[in-house]
Amino acid sequence: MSKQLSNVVREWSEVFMHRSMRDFKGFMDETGLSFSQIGVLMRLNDEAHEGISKIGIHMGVTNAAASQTIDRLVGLQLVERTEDPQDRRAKILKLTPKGRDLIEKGIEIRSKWVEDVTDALTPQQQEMIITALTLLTEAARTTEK
Amino acid sequence: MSKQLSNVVREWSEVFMHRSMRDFKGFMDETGLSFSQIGVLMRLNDEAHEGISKIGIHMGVTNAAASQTIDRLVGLQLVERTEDPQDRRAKILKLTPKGRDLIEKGIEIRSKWVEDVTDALTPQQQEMIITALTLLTEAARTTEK
DNA sequence: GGATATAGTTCGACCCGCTTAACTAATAAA
DNA sequence: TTTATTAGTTAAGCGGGTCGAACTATATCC
Repeated sequence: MSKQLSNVVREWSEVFMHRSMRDFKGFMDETGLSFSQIGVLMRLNDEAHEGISKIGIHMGVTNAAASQTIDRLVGLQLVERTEDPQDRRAKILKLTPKGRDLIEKGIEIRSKWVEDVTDALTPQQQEMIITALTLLTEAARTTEK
Repeated sequence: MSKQLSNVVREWSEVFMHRSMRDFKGFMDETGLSFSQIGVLMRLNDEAHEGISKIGIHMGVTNAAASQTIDRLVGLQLVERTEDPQDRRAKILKLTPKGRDLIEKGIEIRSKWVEDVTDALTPQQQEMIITALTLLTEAARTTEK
């Protein structure tokens, strides 16, 4: 990796992290949700129909903790918890429409910011960003475990 | 903004947010620090010598909350809290070397990931990423209010 | 059928972060 | 100099997040 790329990435990461933290904090304050709660919602947005214990393992907490967090989210009507007819010990978890809207709005906030940033650029520059971000996205997906 | 750019940005944001959340959670677990604590440390990393109340205002909490959070960070030897000789009511806050190392390591983790991603690209592609990220970083900085 | 394993819940305990309110100490204003 | 303001700390109380342990209910294995 070139020295230059390294520096560019570092600077960009700092700016981006800054902004991400601020947005995320704002999202927590707006919704009144905790870091854990948002984490669970995001997980359910990606991996629907996952059981309580699986969620806990993924979040690195006990199933007791996961159960309680989900119980609060059910109370907030953000998550739907039903019995699995295949295995009646297990629960099927799903975001409610309300929960899905909320998480998608969170994603939206992030997109919005970069859109604002790119709006200030010329068409040629935008073309380059499109190509670069496409490259990065694809490379990132293949790098994912 | 072109339709295409909008989609590219959205997809990229999702992938990036995913990864950011995971890394951030990992950082919290590793260090044993909370969201608030890391927030304060990051703030101090940017704005040294800021007083307790200012920190609180920036974080959106009361000065009591800020005082308590900082007290814990002082206990962890991540923050140095000294009396301001100019105004002996006020405190001067500074990251300790230990605190600075920790936050910089956090930034490093983020950079590292993108470096891993870009390592997989050809030199020409890397050139393009450099240009694109430089554009984005500069545009982002001017957008920051 | 009886023993064992699994999915999830509940309870008690503890820490963290937040608030409000009361407080100390120092500065600024009258 | 007396009063008001400002910076920060402390204490009590609440809810969230977590754990370990005990528990219920279902499924699986022999």
